[in-house]
Amino acid sequence: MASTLKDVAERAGVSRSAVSRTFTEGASVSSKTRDKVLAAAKDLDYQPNFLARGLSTSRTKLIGLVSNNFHNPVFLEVFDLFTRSLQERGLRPLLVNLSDETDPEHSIQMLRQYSVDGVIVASSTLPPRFSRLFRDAGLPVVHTFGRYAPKPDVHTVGIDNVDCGRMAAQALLAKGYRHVGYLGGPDTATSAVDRFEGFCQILKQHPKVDMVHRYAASYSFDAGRTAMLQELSNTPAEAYFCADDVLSIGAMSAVQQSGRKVPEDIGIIGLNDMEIARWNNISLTTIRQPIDEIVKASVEQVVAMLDDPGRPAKATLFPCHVVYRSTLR
Amino acid sequence: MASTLKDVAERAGVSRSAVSRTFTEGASVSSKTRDKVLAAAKDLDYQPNFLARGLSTSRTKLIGLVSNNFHNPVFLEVFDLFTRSLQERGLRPLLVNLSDETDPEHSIQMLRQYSVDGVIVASSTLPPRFSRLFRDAGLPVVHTFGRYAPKPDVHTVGIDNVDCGRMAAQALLAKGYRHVGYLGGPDTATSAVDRFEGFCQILKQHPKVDMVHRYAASYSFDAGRTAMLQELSNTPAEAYFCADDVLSIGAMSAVQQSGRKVPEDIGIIGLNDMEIARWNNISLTTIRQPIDEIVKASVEQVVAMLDDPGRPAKATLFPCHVVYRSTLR
DNA sequence: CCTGACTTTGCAACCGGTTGCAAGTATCGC
DNA sequence: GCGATACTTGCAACCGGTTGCAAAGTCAGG
Repeated sequence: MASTLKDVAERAGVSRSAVSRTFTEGASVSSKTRDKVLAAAKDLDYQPNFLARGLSTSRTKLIGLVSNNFHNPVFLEVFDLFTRSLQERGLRPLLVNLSDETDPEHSIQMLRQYSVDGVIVASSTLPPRFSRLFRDAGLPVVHTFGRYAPKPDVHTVGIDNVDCGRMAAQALLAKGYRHVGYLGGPDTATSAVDRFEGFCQILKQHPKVDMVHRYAASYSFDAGRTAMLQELSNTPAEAYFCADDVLSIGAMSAVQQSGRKVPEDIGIIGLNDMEIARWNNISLTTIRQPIDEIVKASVEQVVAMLDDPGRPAKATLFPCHVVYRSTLR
Repeated sequence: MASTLKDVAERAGVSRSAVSRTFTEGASVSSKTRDKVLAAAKDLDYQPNFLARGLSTSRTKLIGLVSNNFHNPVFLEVFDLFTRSLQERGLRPLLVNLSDETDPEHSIQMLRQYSVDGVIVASSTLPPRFSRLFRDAGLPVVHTFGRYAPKPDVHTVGIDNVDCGRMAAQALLAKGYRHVGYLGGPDTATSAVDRFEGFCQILKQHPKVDMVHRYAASYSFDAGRTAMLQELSNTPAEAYFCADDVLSIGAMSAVQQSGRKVPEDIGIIGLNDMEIARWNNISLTTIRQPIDEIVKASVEQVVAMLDDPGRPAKATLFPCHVVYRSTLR
């Protein structure tokens, strides 16, 4: 089996402490014993057991990565960025899929059982209440894509959803649309309601512009398509702000299916700027969310909390901007 | 902080062993002490520390989930299925992103350091040599989407790529195409060369049919588009088998960009049948790979190995079939 | 060569669990 | 009521590391 501290110690002719110290950052060992130990370790193909180490140091370098978005392609990019970013720092993501978890308590329990050092909740649909549970369990937690609050309960990294709503409304008005629509994610998602809120703020200032709105059942292609088909069965607006790219693409599919064209008959603006939006048979005009920076900041935040768990919760916001492609006239 | 075995033991007025036993499956405790212990545990909000448990039992219930495919949307589905399936069995995925890892040794080391119970390598582009390294390190390993071999080095679950190549060729011939092309993933990927192999097997039997082939730089949209643009700059074939859906979509984008139409001018058949292929503005004809069954079988395989690490490696293959949509004439 | 300051080392206790073993307690048949 | 048998239980050692503490070693200066 794998060799242990003791094996190495015996082979190198030193104490177990000496071995332990050569493998701990900043411990005091003479270079002579260090060399002996390293040689013995190499011979035996030894590597320290992180679990045992975690047991004594209560630092496991395990980070819970919790999400319920396994059907929105942008989250593949998110997972890619998270895993790389954590790995660079020597941290390890323990992935938790909350999709069909009825009881969040269960995940919290399990993350505590593995004594993770921290938790990253990556979701724009989970309520703030959820991440609070982690905090109450004594776990450092960062809510990525969480709802902005000036004085949040838990650390939050993301975008100003209300502002994105405003931005979308302005983009549509600037293009001269006078009958616009909002197509959101589920109305239980804070992101969906916040984006609508901002959208309305601008439209209130333009009383002559008509507005319709509808919440889709989820942030998914099918939900977007279904919602847009319903819109089309009445008098649809001239252009829609779909609160997510995958929703937008679903909506576009519905528009095409109805024999209409994007952007000639109906304009679409999305949100996220996921890779697929750039595919040039999609070429979606969308509000770009800088997910690479968001992920980076989230990891930095959680790392900072490891050293200083007590630091007050704050919200970090990143600016978004419209990327014009081919789905607005 | 979190309460421990000792705290519970004291509160319940029993020994630490008694507490340990009430939390271990099938250990002998009287119902009287069990009740006392459970009550005390509830009061103290106790839960066993898996790391400590793992240390004595050398079972961590941690499974390394290793992949290098973080840019192919089908892998979001794969991760979704894996995480759920592992969670159902009380196992926890430790996610490893190999994308920019120059040295696989490094990941292997780290998985050993966390004493994972097993490893699932989910990739069709990693060479068999890679998963062998895990096996040699004494870790039970399953290579999902790995290369088929009648007597493989490590357990393999996937599809018969050669047969898929044959299937694609036959589908194209049946549609009357007489000048066909193969557009593969990188020629370092076993899946790409195997699929080509099968494709050729059929075409050899039809000497009158012309064939061209080209390997894309990776399994990605951009690589597919670039490769197809190159094809189009010469005399393209009438229809292509693109060895992956995301490659197919890239290729379709190139075809459209060149002013040609799918399927009128050029036909496309993909492989995977990822969710996006079903989007009805894509509507890709493709060879369906039953990823849900593949994932399920992979997890079952790795679970079986936990109990019996010595079992001989075998390959499990799942049948594929063509799903006809709108990209062949 | 001696002293004092600093560095290196080993001992032993601890992190939070599991488990073989032997002693203690119930249960049963007679 | 007794002995045999089957359950329960606690002790103590162990899993593979870390770390405070004190003893031992090193070195420079006088």
